[in-house]
Amino acid sequence: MLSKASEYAIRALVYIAIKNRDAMRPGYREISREIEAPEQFTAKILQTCVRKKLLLSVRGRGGGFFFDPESKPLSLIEIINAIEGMTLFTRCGIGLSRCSDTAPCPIHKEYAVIRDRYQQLTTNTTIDDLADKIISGEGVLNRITME
Amino acid sequence: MLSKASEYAIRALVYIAIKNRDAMRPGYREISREIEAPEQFTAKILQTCVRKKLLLSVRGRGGGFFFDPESKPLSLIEIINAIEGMTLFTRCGIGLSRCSDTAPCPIHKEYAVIRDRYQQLTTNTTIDDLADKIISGEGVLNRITME
DNA sequence: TTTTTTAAAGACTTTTTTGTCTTTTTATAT
DNA sequence: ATATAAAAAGACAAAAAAGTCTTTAAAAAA
Repeated sequence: MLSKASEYAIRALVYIAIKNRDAMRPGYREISREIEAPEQFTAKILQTCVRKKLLLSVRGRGGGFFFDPESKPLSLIEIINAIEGMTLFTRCGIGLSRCSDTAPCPIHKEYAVIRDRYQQLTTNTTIDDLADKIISGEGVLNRITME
Repeated sequence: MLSKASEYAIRALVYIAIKNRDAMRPGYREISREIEAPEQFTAKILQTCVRKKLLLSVRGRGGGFFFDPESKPLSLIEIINAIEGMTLFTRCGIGLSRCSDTAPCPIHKEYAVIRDRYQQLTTNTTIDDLADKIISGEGVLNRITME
């Protein structure tokens, strides 16, 4: 399960991507309101994303958050990695420190299949993919339906 | 990802199941040592399992933890549920409070597949299954190889 | 140049999870 | 009966995660 910080990050970045398509750069107040996340905590998380170069920001009047249109599509796993690291995808299913293919815990194989599929999903899914779904109406992001 | 408490619980109960097969009732000192978990924290977790009827215990000399041989096989999900609840299996992949099949978040379907598979795995896997694997040498539980 | 609006930064607080310590209760052995 | 060995119970502490508050920096508009 993702940390709340990762969840907020993904929702925030999807919101930003959607707004960017209309040439708008939302600020953290608007973002947090629309994705229903705590305002200052959202600001913190976005700061982290900017520091880790997932996102750009400008300060001052008319400022806000936006993606570099040149940069390659951003996958969910990059966001997760920036916010909480990769332990989710490497940790043993029952917490053994020395669990591995050669010395597997008793659910190693079965758990690894699921964990790897989750890793594939987050690797292959991009923020733009999610933004597309919101815009086409295939998915929702709480208050925004984006009509 | 499971909480540490759930991980310790599963490892502890597997250890107990293995020892029970040799008619032994380990205490929390032995258990925590063998599964490499904090002693008092392990005791707390085992207390919870006993309170929730997943496990039996006797106090005093020669006491320790053991399973009712009459009771039906204990699945991992029952342990997880007792220790941390079911949110892992119900929560939206990106934390939307109102995510559902009718109002899905943009990764709802794909995430649900993985989450449901994990639920199936923990539902269909029992403590005895894991104990079998340890005993047959197919899996390890840290320090115990159980020769 | 001053005001306004915005993000950045950092200290701080709260809550949850993880973990420890001490005392009490219960069972057994001597 | 008394000592001993175990779990139960509950208060406490530490660490991590989540969240808030205040000040600073930067950009644009007035």
